[in-house]
Amino acid sequence: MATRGRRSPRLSGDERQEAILATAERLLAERNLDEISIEDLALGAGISRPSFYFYYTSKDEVLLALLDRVISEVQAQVAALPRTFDREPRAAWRRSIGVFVDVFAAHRAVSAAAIGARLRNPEVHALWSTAMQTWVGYATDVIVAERARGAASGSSTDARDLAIALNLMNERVLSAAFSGESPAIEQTRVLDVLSGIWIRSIYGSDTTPHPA
Amino acid sequence: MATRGRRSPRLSGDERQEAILATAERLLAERNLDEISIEDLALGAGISRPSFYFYYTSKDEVLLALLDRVISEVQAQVAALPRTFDREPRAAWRRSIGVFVDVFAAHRAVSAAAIGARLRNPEVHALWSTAMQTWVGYATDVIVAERARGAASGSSTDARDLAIALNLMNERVLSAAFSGESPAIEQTRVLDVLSGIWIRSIYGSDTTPHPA
DNA sequence: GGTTGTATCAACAGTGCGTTGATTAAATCG
DNA sequence: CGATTTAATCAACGCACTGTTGATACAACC
Repeated sequence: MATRGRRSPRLSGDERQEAILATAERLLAERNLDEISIEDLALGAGISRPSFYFYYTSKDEVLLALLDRVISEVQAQVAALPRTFDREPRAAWRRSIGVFVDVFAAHRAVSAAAIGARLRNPEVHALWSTAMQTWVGYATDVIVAERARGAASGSSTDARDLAIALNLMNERVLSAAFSGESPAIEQTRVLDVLSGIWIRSIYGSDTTPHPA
Repeated sequence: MATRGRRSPRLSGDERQEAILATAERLLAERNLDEISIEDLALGAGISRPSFYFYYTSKDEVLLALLDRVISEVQAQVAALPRTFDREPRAAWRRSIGVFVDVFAAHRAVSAAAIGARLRNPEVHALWSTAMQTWVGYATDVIVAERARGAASGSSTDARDLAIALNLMNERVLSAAFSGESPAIEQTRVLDVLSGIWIRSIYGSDTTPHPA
């Protein structure tokens, strides 16, 4: 082991990187990204400001790394979901939406900061866009399949347009719920409200569609 | 008239204020608010940077004034709408949503900047929140009335929660459509897609509900 | 025990912000 | 019409944060 010395002389590079990320997520829980200086991040990680630049070139790059983790976690959990849309569509949609609710709730500070930085920073925008496109593609495929089997008949809206609108709704509604703005939906009801709108928008009615 | 002189010596205070606002909206069409310095605004209005502070105390206050105008325009147009939800609900909802589409399209730069500044600036946040609450309240009242007359029966979601989610969806979907991000809904289809989701979410089906 | 690459920071330079205090010019009044 | 007030302007200053440079320390490897 490299850092064995009796008074742990200097942290390794990876540990420093990690310390910077941890500091950033901790501070983001208290204040906005632009109220956090690079010096804050450096001191929190136990280094001086210039040393920060050895690991990251900007605050936004730190945010990008944090956002990347959050997105990966969503992807992993979505991939692990059972796909039972043809047997129990209501529950299947609800489970999928639940993943977003849970992960964004667990990392609300990072999510909020990323959404705020998206307009300003092209990299954050690109990362978020790519993830959204994946999720929209996933939802589109399911909607198309549900229409093909005759379960979802109520809507004439283009499947992809519908998927885009619903995903953007989720993003905004969750962001509002977790950052405590008003108007916003109470956190305990968010999953029910969103699921209900998805179901009615896709199937055209509130009643659970029967297996074909 | 005060400024009659043959070579229009100095603009009046109101004209300067107006010039600053016009400069801000013009520059916002090209770049983000944080890429616009106070000096840019001052020079654009024909004054020096310190003189800017005579009229506004910050960039954000300029944005606040611009946003206030946009919101007022929406309010005025919404107030002027015919309220025919009981006779032709589909068309009535569509007209209401159309107001937002039109006004936000006309002032997309200001809207985008305001949405970006909302997280960071409490005044922008408060102004936007208040407006959203008004619109949510309006939609909630109509949903409650439609349920009372038996037209909207498909949903068990709390009327206000439903109104909040749908309004937040509109905000996000319009923002995405007009700022050219991806995924986004093509501008020419946005009104149709949003109206469709509102109708199906509120009435539980895609078919036009008949007058009671 | 010298060489190499990693990690660190003091000090500098640049940019934009917000303020102060003096100055000019128009409006008002005696 | 000269004196006085009020509106408007800006040069100059101090501050906070950003990003860079060049010198330095330290671990590891041969």
